[in-house]
Amino acid sequence: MQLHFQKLKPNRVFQHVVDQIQQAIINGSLKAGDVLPSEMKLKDMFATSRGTIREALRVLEQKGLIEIKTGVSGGAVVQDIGTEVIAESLGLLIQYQKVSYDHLAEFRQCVEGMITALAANKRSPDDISRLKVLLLKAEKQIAESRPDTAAFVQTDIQIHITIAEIVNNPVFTAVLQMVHENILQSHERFSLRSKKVLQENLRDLQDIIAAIEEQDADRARGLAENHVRQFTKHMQKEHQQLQAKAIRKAPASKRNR
Amino acid sequence: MQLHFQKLKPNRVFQHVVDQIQQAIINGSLKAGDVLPSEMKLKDMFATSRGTIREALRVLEQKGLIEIKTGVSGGAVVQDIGTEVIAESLGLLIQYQKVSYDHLAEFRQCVEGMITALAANKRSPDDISRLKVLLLKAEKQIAESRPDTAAFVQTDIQIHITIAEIVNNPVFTAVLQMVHENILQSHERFSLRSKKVLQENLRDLQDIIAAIEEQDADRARGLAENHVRQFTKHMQKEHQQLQAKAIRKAPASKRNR
DNA sequence: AACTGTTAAACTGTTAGACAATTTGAATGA
DNA sequence: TCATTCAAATTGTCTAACAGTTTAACAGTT
Repeated sequence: MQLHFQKLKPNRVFQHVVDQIQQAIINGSLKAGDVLPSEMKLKDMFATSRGTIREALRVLEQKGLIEIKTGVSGGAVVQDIGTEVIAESLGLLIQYQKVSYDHLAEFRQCVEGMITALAANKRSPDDISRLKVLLLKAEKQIAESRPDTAAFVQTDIQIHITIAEIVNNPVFTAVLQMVHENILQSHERFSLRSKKVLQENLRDLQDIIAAIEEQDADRARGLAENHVRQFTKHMQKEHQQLQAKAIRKAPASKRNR
Repeated sequence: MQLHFQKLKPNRVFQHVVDQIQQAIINGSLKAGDVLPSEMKLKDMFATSRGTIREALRVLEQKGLIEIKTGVSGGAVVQDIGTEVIAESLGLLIQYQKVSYDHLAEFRQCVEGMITALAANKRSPDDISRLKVLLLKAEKQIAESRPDTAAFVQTDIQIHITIAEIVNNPVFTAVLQMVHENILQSHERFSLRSKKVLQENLRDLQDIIAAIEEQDADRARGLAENHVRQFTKHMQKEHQQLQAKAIRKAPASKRNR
């Protein structure tokens, strides 16, 4: 039997405070939007010092459970928990260079494929019409003589998220959101794509949505994976071009700072 | 135009401290195992107060970047960053009941299928022999008249992780680890499975590894998905049985607390 | 009536200094 | 050599103060 207990760091009073407030949030005594008592009152309620309370609040803030506002009628506001903390942790892993951009791109390709295939199985007529509205929007954005690339990319992402929502499983949406946050964060500066690329992109999306409508899961998966693969390839090309340009401009520059 | 600025929470000195130390960890100035100066020295180095330093250390601790030890020659030790924080955040999401066990099980099924298919494409002969060693171990554990269920489950998980490692992409291993941590955490109490179930389980694993060896990605995916589906089903059954027993024992008990 | 400046109050953010608790390593003694 | 004791370094906690921020109420102006 390999039972492992919680390694106990005893005595840490602030941890008790964290646990109790967290428990209150989890079991619903504290809902999103509620504000905790002021540090002074908490200090009295927990019979401890203000410093200890503040350390506890720092932890809860870092966990994404509360947000702290200053000024009168300020204080710790309970947050609706989201994926931001997870995304940040993943971002840390990436920056720590345990994860490369290629790793993330490969993962994204698989996840998008998976989600699209599942969506094809689960989609309702309602979902399809929602997707088609977005598709129309994208077509309009691209039709202009000087298309608004940023807006199109935004719609593109929206379509992906909507597909994920069809699956109706928050784990998938959270993972996808987290991947998008981390991929786009490192690459939104390179989004100056040619009109031809945008059109290819749009055609991909049209095909994917058609496959979902026909509930052809395998084709949907293949199309989605290919779509992401193309996107990744373009990103890498632009990335290399930018790097090449930078090197030409400053051939002997130091890389650090 | 939809420009959104960085919402500025100014002045927070401890945030500066967090950022600088975190940066030092990310860029390699501080490596895992290094110990930071004592709070007193940090206080002087950053020209601030001890309380502020402590709030910064709490945040870094919560991020999983440092661990704090008491006593002489104690202090903040830089940690090798891992998936624990991500797993904890996901666990919070689950407890917050935005994610049910079924959601997690569905996600696991897809991820394991995906990983197994990828592994079938990438596997080297070396990987296969490593898997076969584990398979032998599992066979031995199950062959005994009174098999050690817990040890077998452990080997089972080890096989899944090894398959994930074949893919050679830390994002996949992190996600899988996180899923395992959260699924098993809520279900390790129910792992009293019959010998017949264990044997089915083993056969599944044998088939999966065979499919990987033959680089038959599609078959590998299907087998893996089915394997997880069976596991989930057994878990749910035991879960229900336990619940039924509990209800028979205390038919009119209140559910809350 | 609507807008603008001023001010007091209630907070969070930061600082300084003290003492308690814990751990390590060295000195001490058998 | 081994066990015991003790001192020092370091984190954990507490108290008391002041600085900075934000809200709301009030007064003054147009």
